[in-house]
Amino acid sequence: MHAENTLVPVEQVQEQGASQGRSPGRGRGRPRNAEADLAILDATRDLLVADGYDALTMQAIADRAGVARQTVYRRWPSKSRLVADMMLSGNLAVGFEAPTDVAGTDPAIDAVRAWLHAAARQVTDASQVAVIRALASVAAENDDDGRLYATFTAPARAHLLALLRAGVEQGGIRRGADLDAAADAMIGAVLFTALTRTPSRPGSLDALADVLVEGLAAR
Amino acid sequence: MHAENTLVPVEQVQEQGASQGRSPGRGRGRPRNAEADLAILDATRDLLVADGYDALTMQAIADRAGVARQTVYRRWPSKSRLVADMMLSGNLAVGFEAPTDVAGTDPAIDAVRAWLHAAARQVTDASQVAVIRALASVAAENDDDGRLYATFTAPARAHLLALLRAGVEQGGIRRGADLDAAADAMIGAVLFTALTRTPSRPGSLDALADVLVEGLAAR
Amino acid sequence: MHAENTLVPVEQVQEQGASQGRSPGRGRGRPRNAEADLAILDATRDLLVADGYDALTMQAIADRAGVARQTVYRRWPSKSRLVADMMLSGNLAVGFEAPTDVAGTDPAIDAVRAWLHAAARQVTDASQVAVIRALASVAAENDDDGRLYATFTAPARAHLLALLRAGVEQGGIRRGADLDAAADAMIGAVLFTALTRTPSRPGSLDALADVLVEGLAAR
Amino acid sequence: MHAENTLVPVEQVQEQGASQGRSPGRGRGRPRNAEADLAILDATRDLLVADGYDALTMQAIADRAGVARQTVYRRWPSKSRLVADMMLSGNLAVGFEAPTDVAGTDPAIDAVRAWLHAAARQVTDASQVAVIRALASVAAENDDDGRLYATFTAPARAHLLALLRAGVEQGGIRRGADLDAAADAMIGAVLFTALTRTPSRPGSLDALADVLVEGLAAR
DNA sequence: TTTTAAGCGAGACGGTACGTCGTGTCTTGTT
DNA sequence: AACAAGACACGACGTACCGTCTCGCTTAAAA
Repeated sequence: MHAENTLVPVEQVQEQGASQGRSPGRGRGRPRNAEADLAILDATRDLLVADGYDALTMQAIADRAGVARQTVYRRWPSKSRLVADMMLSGNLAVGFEAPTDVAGTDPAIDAVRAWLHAAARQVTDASQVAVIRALASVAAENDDDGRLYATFTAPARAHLLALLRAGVEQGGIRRGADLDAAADAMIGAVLFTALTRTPSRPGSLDALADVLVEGLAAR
Repeated sequence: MHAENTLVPVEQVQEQGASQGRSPGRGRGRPRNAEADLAILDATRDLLVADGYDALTMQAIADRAGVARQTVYRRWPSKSRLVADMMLSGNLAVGFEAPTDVAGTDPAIDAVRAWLHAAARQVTDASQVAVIRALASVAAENDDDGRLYATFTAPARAHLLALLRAGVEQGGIRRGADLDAAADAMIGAVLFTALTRTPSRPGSLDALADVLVEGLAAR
Repeated sequence: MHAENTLVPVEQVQEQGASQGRSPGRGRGRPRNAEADLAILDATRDLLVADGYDALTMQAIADRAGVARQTVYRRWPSKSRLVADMMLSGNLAVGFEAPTDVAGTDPAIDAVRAWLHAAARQVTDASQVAVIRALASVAAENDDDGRLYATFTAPARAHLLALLRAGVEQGGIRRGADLDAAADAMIGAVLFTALTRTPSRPGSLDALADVLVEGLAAR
Repeated sequence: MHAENTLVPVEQVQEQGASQGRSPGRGRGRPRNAEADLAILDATRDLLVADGYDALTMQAIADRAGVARQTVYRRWPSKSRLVADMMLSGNLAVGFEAPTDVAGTDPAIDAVRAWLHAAARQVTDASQVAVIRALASVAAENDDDGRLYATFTAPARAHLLALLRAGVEQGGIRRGADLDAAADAMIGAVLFTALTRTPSRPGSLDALADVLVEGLAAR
């Protein structure tokens, strides 16, 4: 009904965000302003989307979040770590909504094609482009062996794999195909397209979808 | 015998590198030190590979090139433009060597598979990874609508397309397939793999190759 | 027996130390930890003497006093006020011990000379120097029109004036002399000597004493 | 005729001001903007005099000097060092102008009395007070064993000693007197008066002058 | 041969963000 | 209420890098 339309539930990632060095005696001292965490992440997202990664300033983030600069540094040790966490905080990661009501000969194949369509559309949106580019910068800065990319794309990957597995169940996709590989290829192609922003001949991703789908199809 | 193995001749790309605002008329004053151009590009590459993009400093580049900082700025207007040019200077661009002697049922299909193999190997090399990550950062800064990516991947794209077209000629690949889409997908997937550096389950790209090849195959 | 040797009783000055905004009515809640007052003043003195005024931190003071920072602020409204109070707390104020058994031709003159001797000795002590320098800093911050200086030097001034008046009584010092001026001059010279810490050619203050004494002497 | 009226020539101090780490190959690189040195020192003085030492900001200094903040830091390593140098740069040190045409019974004695008059007047001037208080703060921060005080007061000391020596020559001051001690006492008393800003009972320094002069007088 | 125009090394300069630190206030839970 | 603990707003500090500028010196072609 709506959650249905969201290919991927956006929550659930978290676990490390904004909680450095506060393990022991819980309840000692004034508790952190919980709203500040969110306000900062929101401000970071908004400014990032609006102006891009390197026009992003800790001061500007703090200002927009209505918070002192030090309050940001209390939670995140650096700008790139903040942006990284923001990306993993679920309030942004690549989800790609897609309508499920695509009618075609094979429902699984159609679902994949629909996902690619949606992704292609969404990924060329200016704000998403800014975020994906920032992802590239941030990942390069805190070189974490790709964990950031992996986590960032996890929702999309999970969703896509579910789609493909369903296709295998339903017989539309041949059983031996390496679904992980296909999912990675699609995500890679899509995100890379976003990075390059080659106006991406509208339809280019469709062609990719066709090729992949053809390759996955049973028979 | 070696040049044979290089899928793409690495020279010839450039033409704009290091020649800003200099009337071709071979003016009167002291001529530029031609070695400096190369020394700077080399220094840039070395430092980039060693320390990553943002631990990269104009001063450090100049020092390592044995040159004054201004000498760098005389040739390139900014750091990101220098790095961009370095990447396109043939010095480095993605070529992807591949052995040509892959025997299989279909020579064209085999060639594509071989290319992916080679690319996968080459792209996980530490220095290549550093460069590709820097590419992402630089492209994000330069906001050039993907021209940098396009140029950077041009050699690989050209080579791959040649392979695919040959496949069509020979009948191994079905005529209607969108070869550009397939090439972009492969390059995107390969480079994105490098970005994420998930050691990319050895064989993951093989699986991608299989899927694509299957989708491209005649019948 | 010791108190005899102290030219000035060091207590009694204060009266305002560590009692801000506390209704004398001995309110309802938990009573203040009386030891904390002293511990804080001691910590302040120790750290000041050890590291100087601006390497002095409220946090460090609190830590050394084994107390929370807020406990300090509950008693003193600011760092400079705390330091000011510490200086006036008897804990430290300039007293200048001097032996009373200086035998000379004129007992009053001798007493003054003895006081200057003692002051010179005491004032070059490292810890006293640190305090006097801090005094200068604090007074500069508090902009209290010299009340701090006045209070800080009050014991010494009182003692010195007593000495001089006795001299006038006994005839050793001429009646018309401006004793206040002389006392201020001596104190100023002595403290300024401490500030400059030019090891103050031992004997320099003796010479000052001689000049002053000569100027004050009857005939 | 004017220089005559200035008790102390204000120049000549210098030698270390604003020339850190620039020893070797003179003439290499762009020379420093010589005006900037002065502009910075002037701005420092003006702001210090206007607002006091701790309302003094490197940014404000730079702004007023029409210079980037880094340009200040290129010349002085810290605020206190800058202020210290400013004080020694001759454009501020205590000089104390005094009219020479004081008629009295003894010219030397009169000159000393005139100096004290002038000093007392000058030292209670708001701007001088600010400077002297800053001196106290700065000297406390870069604890240099009083060199700063010594240098700062050097002009006054030199002048005063000259006066006193002339008095000895002319017979107004007795030959055996310790002139250094007397000079230090006068300077100490005067500056300490400034520090305390006890409105310094007008006439208090006159009384000091009388006492000292009496003590120095021949016979 | 003398200009003259540019390259070059060196380093100052304006600007701007960074991350750190200290102050004084506020807010928890505990005594 | 006091207290320990620690978050918070504010604002200065000193550092680093960018891209531009200005010196003195060198190098070659043009006059």
